Amino acid sequence: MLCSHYLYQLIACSKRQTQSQGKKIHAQIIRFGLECYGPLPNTLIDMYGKCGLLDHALQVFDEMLHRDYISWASVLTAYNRAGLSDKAIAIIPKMWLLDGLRPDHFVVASLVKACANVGSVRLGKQLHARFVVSPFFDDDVVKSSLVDMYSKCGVPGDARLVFNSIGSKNLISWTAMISGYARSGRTMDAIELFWRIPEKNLLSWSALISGLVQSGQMNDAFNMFMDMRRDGGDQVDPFILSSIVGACANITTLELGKQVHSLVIVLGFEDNLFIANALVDMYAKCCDILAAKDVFSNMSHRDVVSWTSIIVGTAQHGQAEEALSLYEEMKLAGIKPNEVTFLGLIYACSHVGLVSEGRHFFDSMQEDYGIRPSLQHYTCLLDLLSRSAHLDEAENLLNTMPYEPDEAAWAALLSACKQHKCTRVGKRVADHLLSLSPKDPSTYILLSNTYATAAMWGSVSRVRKLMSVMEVKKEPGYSSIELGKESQVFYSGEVSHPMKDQLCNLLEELDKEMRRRGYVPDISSVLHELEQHEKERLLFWHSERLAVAYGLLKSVPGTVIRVVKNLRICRDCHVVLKFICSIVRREIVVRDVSRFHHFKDGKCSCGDFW
DNA sequence: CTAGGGTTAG
Repeated sequence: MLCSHYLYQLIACSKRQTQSQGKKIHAQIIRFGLECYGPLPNTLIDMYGKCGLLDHALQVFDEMLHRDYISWASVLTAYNRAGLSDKAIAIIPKMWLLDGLRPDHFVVASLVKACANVGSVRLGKQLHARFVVSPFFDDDVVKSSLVDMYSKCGVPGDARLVFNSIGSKNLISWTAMISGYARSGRTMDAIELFWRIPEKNLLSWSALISGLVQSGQMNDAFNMFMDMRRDGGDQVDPFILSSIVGACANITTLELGKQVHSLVIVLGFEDNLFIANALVDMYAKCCDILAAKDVFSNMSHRDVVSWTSIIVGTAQHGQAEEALSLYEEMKLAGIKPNEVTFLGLIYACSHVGLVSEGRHFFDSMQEDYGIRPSLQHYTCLLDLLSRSAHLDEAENLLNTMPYEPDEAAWAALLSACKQHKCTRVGKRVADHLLSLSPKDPSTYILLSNTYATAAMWGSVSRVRKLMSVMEVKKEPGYSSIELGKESQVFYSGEVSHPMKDQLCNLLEELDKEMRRRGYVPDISSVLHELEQHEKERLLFWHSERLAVAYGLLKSVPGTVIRVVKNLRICRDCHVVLKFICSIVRREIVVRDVSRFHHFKDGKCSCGDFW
């Protein structure tokens, strides 16, 4: 029969996701007048949804005369697949109003998934409550979707209760539960449950490993990855590999990253889009922007994530003009930018003072692409204005933007006021910031320095008092450096290192040469009440200097020295490293919490503002 | 003909 012939054809299209073939079959169905016949319209919705053509799916859905449960379930799935789960939730009242239907278990499962996607545990709980009193209260598929929803919303305890109530657990329910434990940091629970799975597949491994990466348990993630390589034969899949590459990016271990990259090549996954994107990001984060560009230029297909990764990476390494020209190339390649791309672009502009270009991107994103700016976009624009000394405008933006500015936003503006010696705006901003009872120690340093510069000693002592009341403690600073396979961590003021004397001698020598060249220590970032020479001594032992000194002593001459620091680099160390790089004629790259600093020939890529 | 688990950029 003709009808079942088309049915099979459509199902085949869904499976292979061949949209052009699907459209052809749709046309034929219309030609034979079968578009309203039996299961064909529902199957069309399903096919279009699975092929990523949401608009087509909706058109069929809207034009249907008799929609049933299956029509609704199919269209919800289409919304979920398109990443528009909020729309899926929004149309549910119409199911009753238009067609007189109450959600069945298929629809509820899709809706719970929608809640998981948008992170709405409130609505998820409501659905759960309705589910337990519904006629299908024991349905295992709905239960699995609830386990996943609670897991994704960060409440693995609730997920476990539902999980326990599942009569016959299958791989899907196990995996959802394990993923929930892993991504909320309950590593032991995740691993323990994982070993109890009767028969694992790659998806179970993947859920565990990527969950561990997401919650920052990199060591456990790597260990499980090794276990998998031993245990599961030679099975590896791209999902797991991209997670592992992401883990290397997160902990900034270039050597490990390179090893994983070799593994990717050996296993033949170089050309996988997700993995290549992760590699670009990994190399950029691990301070090797050249390697990042190399991977990027060798990619055969690039999507918006690939372009955004290289644009953001290039911008963070201080190569703003190149980031902007990459954007032009991206548009020529026909790739549409998204909200992350614009974040990278405005960031790039702010680091070279391209004020009008930055504003242009901020406008273009709304006018040309219909993207509503987030708080991050405003913060980025604010940073651009502040850095470029448009302080009144920055203050105005802070007061009028549609989001509540946080401590970091006010601190950024204040820091700019200090940089541009604008005490007029600075005093106002400082007073406001002080009234917020800041939590970040560096905010107090900034406030104290601002008031001290303006000789407002009363305010200086208010800052000190507030600081002790709030019990603000500075996080200990540390820097790490990798040399070959070995990695060393130095803490600020560390005196127990076996090479302490050699490091000290080298730093003393460099200090003498720097002072000959005009170095004056900038002690403004030392918070303790100490004598001048004691303050200088504290700076002398900052962790980034120890790491760089160690690098100078142990690395292969002429190579780039790469250091990663957990806090922002201090102003004095920034000056010092500019001196050191020109004295020893070495390139030094420091990654701090906010960006990269490439020190070369006495200059830094950040242009002295960060 | 419809439902549930894993990947990349900030």
